[in-house]
Amino acid sequence: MAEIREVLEEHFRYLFEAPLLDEIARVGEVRRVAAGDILIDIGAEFQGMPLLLEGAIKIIKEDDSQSELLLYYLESGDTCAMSLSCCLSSKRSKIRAVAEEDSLLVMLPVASMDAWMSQYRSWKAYVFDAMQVRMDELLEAIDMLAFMQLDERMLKYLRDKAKVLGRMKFRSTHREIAADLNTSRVVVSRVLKQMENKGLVKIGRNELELLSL
DNA sequence: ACATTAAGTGATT
DNA sequence: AATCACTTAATGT
Repeated sequence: MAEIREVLEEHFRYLFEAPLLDEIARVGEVRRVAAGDILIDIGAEFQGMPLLLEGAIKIIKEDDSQSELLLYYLESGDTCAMSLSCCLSSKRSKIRAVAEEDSLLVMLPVASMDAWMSQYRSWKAYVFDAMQVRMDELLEAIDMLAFMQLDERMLKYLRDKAKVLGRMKFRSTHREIAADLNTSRVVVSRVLKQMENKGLVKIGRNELELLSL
């Protein structure tokens, strides 16, 4: 438990007051997940609200069939906006959350987060801010879909991924990228090839390196 | 050696 | 930009 308090301190010291940090450490359930683990699937019910301490989580919307679309990433210090609305009204998830890399998070019980809303000013501010940031990201995701060409979307996708992972080189297949961008693998291969010719990326099997930000 | 999976390519819509 | 059909290359058993 002591180590949790330390990690909390590290990421939330400036956001939450000490008593709230204590409470989070007390009622929060710590979870470690490995890259690729599904945190919550579509249709599942939320157990509680996740606070991401370390790592990165990918938030995906999936169509009735098999087509997916990456909405945004959660990074350290973030929480999922869906969980906020879902927890409070105990609705089912409309999104899927997959760990992008090994991550550490704290699950907070619904009752606590509800109580904290009136109890802690900093908590309320955090929740509202999280909602707002997520809303912005959704809008961004929408006009990426509506107005950007695939080559631009690809570039943004790779940049986001590099940013979230904190490195320029990462493991990835064309098939996975195609799923995230909701396009076909063949098209991904071709767009990547173009980008490689322009000197933007370096392609390897199961591996990609972004050469410029 | 064989099967499986990832990636590249031309042609067609 | 999507889909098909096919090839090539790398990897696992």
